[in-house]
Amino acid sequence: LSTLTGIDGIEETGLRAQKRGRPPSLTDVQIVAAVLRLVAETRFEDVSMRAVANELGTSVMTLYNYVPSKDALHDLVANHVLRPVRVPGPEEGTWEERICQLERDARRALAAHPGMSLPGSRGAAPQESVRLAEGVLSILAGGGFEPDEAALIFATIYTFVTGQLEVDAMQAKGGQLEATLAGVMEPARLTREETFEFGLDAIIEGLKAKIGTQRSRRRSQRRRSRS
Amino acid sequence: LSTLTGIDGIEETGLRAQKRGRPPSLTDVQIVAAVLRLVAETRFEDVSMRAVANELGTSVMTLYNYVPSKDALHDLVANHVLRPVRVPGPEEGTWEERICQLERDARRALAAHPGMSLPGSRGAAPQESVRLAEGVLSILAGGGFEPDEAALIFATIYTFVTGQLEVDAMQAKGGQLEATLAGVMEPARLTREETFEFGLDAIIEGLKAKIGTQRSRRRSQRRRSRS
DNA sequence: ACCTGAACACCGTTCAAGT
DNA sequence: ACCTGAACACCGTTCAAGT
Repeated sequence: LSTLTGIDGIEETGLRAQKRGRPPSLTDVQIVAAVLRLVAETRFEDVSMRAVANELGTSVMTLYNYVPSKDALHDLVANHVLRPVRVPGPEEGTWEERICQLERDARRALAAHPGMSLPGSRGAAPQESVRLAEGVLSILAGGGFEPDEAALIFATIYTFVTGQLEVDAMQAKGGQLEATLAGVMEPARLTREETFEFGLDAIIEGLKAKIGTQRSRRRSQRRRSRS
Repeated sequence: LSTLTGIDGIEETGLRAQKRGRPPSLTDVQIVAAVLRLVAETRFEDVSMRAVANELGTSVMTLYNYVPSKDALHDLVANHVLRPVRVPGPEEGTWEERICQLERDARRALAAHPGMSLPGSRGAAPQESVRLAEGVLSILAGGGFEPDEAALIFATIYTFVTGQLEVDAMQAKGGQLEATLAGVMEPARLTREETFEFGLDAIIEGLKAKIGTQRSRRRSQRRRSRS
């Protein structure tokens, strides 16, 4: 599934399956690879369509034959980056373990390309991020949570991971705030990975505790209203 | 301090204190107000310098007499938005309460202008966000945490709030991901405020628990190494 | 069917001249 | 000291013509 290393590099998605006419000279994989190469050095927003075309050795307008807009180009790349992230199945542990693994994978995949903006931050939602979101919700449903409990848990975790990626990006860009804080936070010396693991763990711990007290409160309310 | 409503509207910061020569025709407050008016309808990135100048009734280049670049303009506005947020003092409750209040205020201030990008996401760190970050760290220091504990707590909370703002912005822009998820998360019907309060609470709960177990583990390690 | 140069309507920012 | 139009070097995207 979705190797970026295919040397022949022909027909990744197969979605553009036409028979007659001049064969395409570019592949989705090639385009994605070119963008990721450029995005390793600046943010996606600072990569121009002209630069991508140049990296591919074609003209800008050739690029527009494969992708209708820059937003669509972003989605193409974001989907490619997120595609390898799996949704762990029910046999792979408790809901906590499965969610942790999914989020860890997703973050690792995205953090490998800090120049890419967050999947949801542009208009369209890349289908892969929708797939993962639905994966988390289904894990929670399997964990025996009520829909509104699942929604709260999902939102909290989603928010945390989003923030983590935002901070990853800030740091990769050498933001001044990060520098200032790094000074203040001496001598903690925490890896981004460490704060992620710690934070995710703490959040899940806290969520379980809060849901528990919410439930017992509701139960006692029910008992009270019955008497 | 920093009222946006001053009618005479002269000399906000006083930093540009010159005596001779033509007096300035614009105020920082006026500029900030103009940007916030425009930013209510689109993202800051989509507001052009020309549009700001137009909103102010001057030419673009007049604007450049007050602000050296668009980034500087962003900082000017971000600082203005964050200035009213106070760092609660030691007499205003436990460290949890004080941090919750600060973060709640900060989020409310920023969420009122969802078009503004996050304070740290551009290059320079607005001084006001540095002030608040240092405020949180000092509250934690006062709460009796070791520097590395404080760093972990700070990073987790900072990350969560950043994510919350990012999600606020996505939703304000009517992102498709939000729409899709809204469908899946029916019928929870959660306000952004509700998920924020719930999440922040859960996180602080989880952080306290995790720090506690970390400490007792360290204590038992010390005991073991002594024997 | 795919490729492509030229052009359009924008950007942020610099220059050089006005008062 | 402050103001300003014109110009520069870019954008993303459209057009119209090539093969």
